[in-house]
Amino acid sequence: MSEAAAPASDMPPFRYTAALADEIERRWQDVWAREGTFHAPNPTGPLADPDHPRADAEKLYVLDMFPYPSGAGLHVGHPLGYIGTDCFARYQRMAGRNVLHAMGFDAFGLPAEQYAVQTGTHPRTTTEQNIERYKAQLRRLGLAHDERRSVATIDTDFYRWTQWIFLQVFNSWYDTEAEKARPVAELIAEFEAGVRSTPDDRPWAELTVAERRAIVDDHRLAYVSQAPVNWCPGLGTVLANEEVTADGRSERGNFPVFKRSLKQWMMRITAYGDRLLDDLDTLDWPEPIKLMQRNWIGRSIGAHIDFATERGPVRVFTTRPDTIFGATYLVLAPEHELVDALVPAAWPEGTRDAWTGGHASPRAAVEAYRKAAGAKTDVERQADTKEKTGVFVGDYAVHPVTGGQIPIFVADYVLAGYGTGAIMAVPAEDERDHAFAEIFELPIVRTVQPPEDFDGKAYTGTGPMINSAAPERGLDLNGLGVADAKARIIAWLETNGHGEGAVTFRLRDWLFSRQRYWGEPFPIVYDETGAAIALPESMLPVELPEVDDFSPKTFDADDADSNPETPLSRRRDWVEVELDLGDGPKRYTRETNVMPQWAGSCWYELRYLDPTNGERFVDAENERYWMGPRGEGDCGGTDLYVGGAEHAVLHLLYARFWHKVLYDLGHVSSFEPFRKLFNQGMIQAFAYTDARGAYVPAEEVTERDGGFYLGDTAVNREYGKMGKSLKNVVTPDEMCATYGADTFRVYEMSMGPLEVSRPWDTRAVVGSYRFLQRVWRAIVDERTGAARVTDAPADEATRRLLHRVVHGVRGDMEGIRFNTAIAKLIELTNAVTRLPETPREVAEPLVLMLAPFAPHVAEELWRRLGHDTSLAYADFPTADPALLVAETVTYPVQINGKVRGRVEVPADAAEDDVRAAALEAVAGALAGKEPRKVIVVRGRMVSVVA
RNA sequence: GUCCCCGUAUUCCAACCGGUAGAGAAGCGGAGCUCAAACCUCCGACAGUGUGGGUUCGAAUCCCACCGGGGACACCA
Repeated sequence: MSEAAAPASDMPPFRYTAALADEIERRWQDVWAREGTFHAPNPTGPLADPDHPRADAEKLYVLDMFPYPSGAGLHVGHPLGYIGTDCFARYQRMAGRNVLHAMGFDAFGLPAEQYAVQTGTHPRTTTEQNIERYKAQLRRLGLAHDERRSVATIDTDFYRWTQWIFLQVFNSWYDTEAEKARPVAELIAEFEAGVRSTPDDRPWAELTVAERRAIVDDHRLAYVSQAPVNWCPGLGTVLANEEVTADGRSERGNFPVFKRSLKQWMMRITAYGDRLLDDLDTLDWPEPIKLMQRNWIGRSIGAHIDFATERGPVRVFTTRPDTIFGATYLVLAPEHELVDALVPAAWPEGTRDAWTGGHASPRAAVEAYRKAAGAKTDVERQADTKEKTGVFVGDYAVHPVTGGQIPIFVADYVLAGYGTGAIMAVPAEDERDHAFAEIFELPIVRTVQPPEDFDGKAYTGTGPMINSAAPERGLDLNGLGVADAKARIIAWLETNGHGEGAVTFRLRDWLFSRQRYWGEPFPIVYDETGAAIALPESMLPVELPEVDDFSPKTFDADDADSNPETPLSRRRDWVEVELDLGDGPKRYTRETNVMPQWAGSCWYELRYLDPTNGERFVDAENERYWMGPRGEGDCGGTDLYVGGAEHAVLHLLYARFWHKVLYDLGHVSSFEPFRKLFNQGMIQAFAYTDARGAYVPAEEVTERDGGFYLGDTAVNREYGKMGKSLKNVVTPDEMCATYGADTFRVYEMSMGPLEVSRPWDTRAVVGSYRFLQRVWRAIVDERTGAARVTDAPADEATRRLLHRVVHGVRGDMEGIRFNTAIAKLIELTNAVTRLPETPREVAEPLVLMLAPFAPHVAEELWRRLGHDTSLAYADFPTADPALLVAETVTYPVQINGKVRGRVEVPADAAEDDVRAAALEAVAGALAGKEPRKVIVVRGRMVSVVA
């Protein structure tokens, strides 16, 4: 490939080589930067520009998931999405829209800190270096970003607003009546006025200051809680549920995670469970991502039902209250708080042997079971899902409907963390309960009539209720359908005080604090009573202080009993502070946890809109213009958001939550941040291992005789990611050096649909290079550098092809089908190449259509065609509809599904004429037989059934 | 185990509402250009759409089953 870059001595001076491409690209990048070509005007504020060509145009907000700037730099896979959004944004700008496209950096977080620890430098130093490197690499690709809007989450100007939003969350509560967040000041006012009663109904005025504060704190959307959390000693921090994998390890680093009861900051995302779920319907997102969010939120609609015991009621949650007559036993999670109270000294009369686990007393049995369950890892528990285990606690509960006694078990198939940690077991209508009942010989009573041909065990479908009447209690569900039965039983439970309808979520509150250094400090101090107090807005930002040792305290990865220690707590002079918060100078202690990496990415898309605003996180008018709803019921948000599918639940769920809080408080007009989401595919690569299994440099491997060799040694090929350790990294820098950025961009966009993962093939890049060379040569004289186009009109066939291509490319651009758009441009180029001279009427639209993909060479050609302004705002070509309809159409004629002839007729020929012409064309094949049926598909084909 | 997506030429991929399987790229073979080569230009070969059924005048496209690859969920009551 080096021959392409090295011009031979007889090379024409204006041939499109890598060297010329490099010169053109750098020159145009300088022009764009100098002239601010891609500055998008705001409606108001410092970035407003009424004279801008798109000042009054329809807006379009195109967004990429901003990168975390790693120390390794970019490989060719990283910019795929960025190039895709750039092509889309450039097209839309030429099509007349005011396009906002910017790029920032997600720069706080664990990896930056770990990298800094490895290299022994401050995280800010390494992170800022990495950002500069990323910026240089991205600039080299010619991405048309509005560079004025670039932000990094570590900028003090940025994170002061992250802290400000935290304060909004902290100072809010969720009003379940109004179904929205409201300021806590309004809550306090309602308590004071007596409109809202306190938990124990005492008047607000009679409560102590501490009592009042506790009540208010219990309502806040950000709150401190002492609760079981995911403690990861290997990382030295706690983690959110979303950051822990299904097998109980940290998503980052793959360290073991333990449940520890610790005091931590939480965010009440569960209050938004319904809206996060329901509003998915308003979003234009890939269905798999919506499904993953639905699964994660996991809303279950059912009922809470109380079963009386001598030690108090056991409250269960069920989605099938209609099947209550089939509830033949209860199951509590091993950790359930009532278990100890329920366990009697001895097995009651008539206890079956199978229920005791072979233990002499219920206490021994329960303790042994708990110990065994606790010793199991989550992986083992999952592997055991088919074999149900459990033990009888030695006591019975009263069935609220039948009044009968049913036994109570503990079993680990009931999870402490979901619902109430207790269930009523209905073996006839639940597969898990059925499996358990079989092992423990428990009664199975059908309450839903299965179809006659049903031969399974538990029947979970619908059907008429049976065996479900208690006339003496005024309850009869028999004959009802499942839905009606649910409604009636819930009404009965509520009337009789045995329970009520209930909704449960799998979603847990979001654990929001981390025991790390490299994150946003909380704008929170504690007073002498230990109460958390929000700092006033005027004290923002709370700057991250310097520390001698920014590395976190980590522990042996398996040391479950270790305790977190925050790096900031070592700076006593920072932690202990004297402030005047309204009642004179007092001593306070600062919060020493920092926010999780997700905080900055929860709202960065809003800051792009108004990055220089010092008064607000974003001006209301600017937000309404760029992200506001397009009509009644529209959710608003960015018009396109491109990124990988790996953020399906984490970032995308957290960002939606924050956005909704801001919406409720009136700070934004859109109730969703990302209207349309697009997941780009991954660029994958081959890697090669030798006989020992060690990776060998992929670029040195050759293919011959159907095998792969490094020199003379046969090596093994595998397919997967691109990575340093796999020795198969190809960088955009290499591609730019060998072919130029335009070739690289065209290649990435032409390899396949943007959403599809595909293998990288360096050898194939040359195809895109040849294409750009053909375009160049069709327009520029390689000897003189002058344009060699003719002003004579194009011939009819070329003109028709041009308009077909224009029409097709527009459709492809709107639909993000860049690979087929480029194929059409190549087709047009190849047609032009065959002509003795290139007509200007084809050359100009070709250059304009090429511009989104290969912007530098397109600008250069545009200039050489005699234009003295950038084509960034030139009108994208429009097809003449008259030239899209062909004058004649060739119909293939099928007889019994096989093509037997062709017939050419005028495009506007009547159906009967087409039929007659077709039959005539295949008269020989029909051999005089009368066709049974003739089908004419207008413009397509004729099918004859003989 | 359940659900979702994908299987088209040697490879990456097109084929829009079911209507002639090929838009584009790589690779391969040949010819032209050249002292020779590279570049370039032109020409060419290569699949009947994972397998088996079904619906239809007609199926890559719709339906069913199976095989292969990828992903999600995995006791959530």
